[in-house]
Amino acid sequence: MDIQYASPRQLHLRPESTVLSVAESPPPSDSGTDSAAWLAKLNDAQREAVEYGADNPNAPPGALLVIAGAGSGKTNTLAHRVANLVVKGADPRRILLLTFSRRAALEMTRRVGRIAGAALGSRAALAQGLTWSGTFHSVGARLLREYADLIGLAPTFTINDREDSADLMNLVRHELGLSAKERRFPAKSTCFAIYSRVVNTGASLADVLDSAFPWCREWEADLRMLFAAYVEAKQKQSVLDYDDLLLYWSHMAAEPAIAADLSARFDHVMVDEYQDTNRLQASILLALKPDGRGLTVVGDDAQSIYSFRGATVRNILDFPAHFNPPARQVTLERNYRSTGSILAASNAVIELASERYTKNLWTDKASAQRPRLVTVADEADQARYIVEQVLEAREQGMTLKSQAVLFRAAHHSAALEIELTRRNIPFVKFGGLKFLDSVHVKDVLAVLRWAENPRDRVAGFRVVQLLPGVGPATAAKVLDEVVARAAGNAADITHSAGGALAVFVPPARAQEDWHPFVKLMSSVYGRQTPWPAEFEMVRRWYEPHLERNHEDAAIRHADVLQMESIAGTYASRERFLTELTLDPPDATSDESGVPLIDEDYLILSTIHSAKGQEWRNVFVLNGVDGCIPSDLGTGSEEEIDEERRLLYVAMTRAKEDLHIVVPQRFYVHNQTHMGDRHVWASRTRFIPAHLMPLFDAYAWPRVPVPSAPTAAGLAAAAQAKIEIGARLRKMWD
DNA sequence: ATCCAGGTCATTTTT
DNA sequence: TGACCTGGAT
Repeated sequence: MDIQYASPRQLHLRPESTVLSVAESPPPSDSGTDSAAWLAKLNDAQREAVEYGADNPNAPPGALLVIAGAGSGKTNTLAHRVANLVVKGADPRRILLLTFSRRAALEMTRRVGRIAGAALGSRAALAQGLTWSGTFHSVGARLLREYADLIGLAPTFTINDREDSADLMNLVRHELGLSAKERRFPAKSTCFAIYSRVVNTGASLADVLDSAFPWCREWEADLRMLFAAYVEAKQKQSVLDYDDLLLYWSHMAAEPAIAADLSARFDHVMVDEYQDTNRLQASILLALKPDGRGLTVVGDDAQSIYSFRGATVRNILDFPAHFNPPARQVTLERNYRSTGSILAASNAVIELASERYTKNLWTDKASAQRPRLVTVADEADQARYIVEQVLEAREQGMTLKSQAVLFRAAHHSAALEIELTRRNIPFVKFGGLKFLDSVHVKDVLAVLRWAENPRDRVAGFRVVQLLPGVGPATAAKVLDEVVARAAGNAADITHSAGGALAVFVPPARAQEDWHPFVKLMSSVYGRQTPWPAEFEMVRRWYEPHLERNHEDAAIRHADVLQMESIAGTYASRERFLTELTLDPPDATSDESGVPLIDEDYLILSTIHSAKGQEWRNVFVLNGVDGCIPSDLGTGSEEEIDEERRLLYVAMTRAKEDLHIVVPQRFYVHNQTHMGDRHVWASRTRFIPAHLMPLFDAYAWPRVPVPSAPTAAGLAAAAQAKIEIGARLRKMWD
C-alpha cells in the first residue's frame, strides 16, 4: 500500500529502570566527611555558588542566580550544590530539581549520587532520595495528577504530543468548516505552532502572527475561533497538550489554597538552563517561591537558543531584580572544556552580537591548533571530508563517540548519513525525526491511550479506523456512542465504553473484525489483564492489521516488539504512556542497526540537541548563510542574534578540535516555489573577514599547489582580464 | 461511506 | 520526499 518504510529507525528506548537506578560510580576517591577535600577541586566562584546559604539548609537563603558560561562546570557546580545541601542535612525528597531534558535530569542525579557518595562514603541512598527531579513538563504532569481532583481534572488525563495535538486541531478545524475555504487555511501543524507560541509567550495572537507567522495574518479571526474550540475539545476529552502541563500548573500554583501546600513541599527549587525557560515557567517558579528563598537558577544568556518556543532571555536577566533584596549573583567564567584557540574564536563570534551581557570566558588550556574553516565544493565533498577526518582522528586514538557532527536542521545531515552508511561507520543521530511519528508505533500507543482515557478522541479515531471498512464517518459515530453512553451512566466512563462498543452495529465490511476488537477493548478498559501482559495482548490484536496495511510489516513488527520489551520496565500503563510522550526516544541510527551500548559510534546531532554536551572533536556542517543563520529566521535583529548564539553553542561544544565546513554549493530541497535547486552559498556572516585570523582556513581536497605566480605574471594576468572584458563588450557594439 | 490513485505544495530548531 | 486533498470507482 504505502511507500517502503525505508530505514528502520531503530529505537533507543530507555528502560524505566535507568531512571531510578543510582549511579554506577567509581569508588569514592576520598572517604570521610572532610568537606574541604571534596570541595577543594572547585574554583572560588564555583565554591561560592555551592556553599551559598548551605550552612543551615533547613532555613533556605534568598534567591541565587548562577551565570555559567559554556564549559565552566555548570552541571558539576549545580550537582555539588545539591550534594552539599544533602550532606549538610537537607532532605533530598524536598528538593525540586528542574532540568531541560530527561537526559540532563539523569546526568544530574547520577552526579549528585557520586559527589555526595564521595563526601559521605556511602552513595546509594542519597540519589534515590532525589525523587523530584525532571523536566518542567514531567514534574508538572506528576503534580497535576496528584491535585487533579482539586482542580476539576480527571486524574486519568492523557497527554498529547505535538503530532496528536495537531491532529486534534485538525479534527476541530473540520468541525468548524475551516477546511473548506477557498484560500488555503494554514496546515494543522502551523495552527498548533501558533497556538503554542501564544500560550508560551503570553503575547496576543495578533502580535504572534505579526512577529512569527506573517503569512497567516489574514486568518486571525478564524484562528481565534479555532483555538477556542480546540481548548474546549481538550477539556471535554480530558486531554492535555504539552503547554497545558505548564498552564494548568501555573494556574494551580496561583490558587492560594493549593499554592501554600505546593510551596511547602519543597525547601529548595533548582532550575538548570534557565535562559531557555519561558514566561510561563518563570511564573510557576515565582508562585512556588515568591520571596525567592530556596530558589537557585543556573544558566547562560549567551546560550539562549529556544526563543522560538517562547523562551525569553529576560527571565535570566531580570531574575535578580524580582526579589528584595535582589538575588545573589555568581558568575562562572573559567572554561575547563576547550583549548584557548577554540575559545578565542567562539568569544569573537559571540562578541559581535548586538546585545550581550556576560563576560568572555577564559582558560589556561594550551592551544594545539586553531579551529579550521574548511571550504569544500559541495555537500558530497563535505561528507567525504568528515568521514576522512573522523577516521583519521580515530587512527590517532580518538573514539568515534568522542567526535560529533552538529548541524542547524535535522535534514542537513542527509548526505552525510548516506556516506557513513556506505562506509560502514556506525552513528547515532539526535534530534529531528521522532520515532513516535511512525504509524505503527502511533497505532499501538493510540490503543493504549484510548484504553486509559476513552474520551481521547484523537486516539479513538485512529484506533477504530484500523478496522477495514471503517472510515472517518463510522469512527465519529462510534466515538459519539462511547461518550453518549457514559453521559447517561454517570459512573466511570471506562465501565460503559466497552458496552457502547458491544452494542454498536458496524458496517457490513467491518463485521468480521468487530467482535475481536470489542473483546480487546473491553478487556483493556476493564484492566482485566495486568500491565505488561496487556501490551502483548494489544500487540497480538494489532499484528494482522499491521500485516494488511504495510508491505514492510516485518520491520515494523520488530519495532513493536522492542516497544513491548520496554513496556515491561514501566510500572503501569499510565507511567509508560506519560513517560513516552514527555520523553520520547531522541536518537535514531541507520539501518545497519543500533550500535550496542559498548560499541563505538559517531554522534550526529542538531545543535539544539547538543546543548550541554561536549566532544573532543566537533564538526559543524553547512557553515554558510542560509543554514547558519537559517534563511527562514533572519527577519529581525533578535532572530539573527539567536542564530549567532546557535553557532556559538556549536563551537563551544569542542574540546580539542573544531571544524567548520563550508560547502560552496548546496542543494536546497523544495524550500521555495522554485523547487529543488542548487544554491551558491557564502561563508556564514557570523565569521566575517576580520575574524579569519582566528581560524585555520583552507580548501579540501587539498590540490597540489601550482608554482606560485610571480608579481610580474600577476600584473600581466590582471591586464589580460581587462582586455577580455573589453573584448566581450565589443561583441555587442 | 470507504478506498485508492493521482495531483499539489510545502517555512527549522523541541518539551 | 511525503503529507494532504480531491475525485472517481466500488
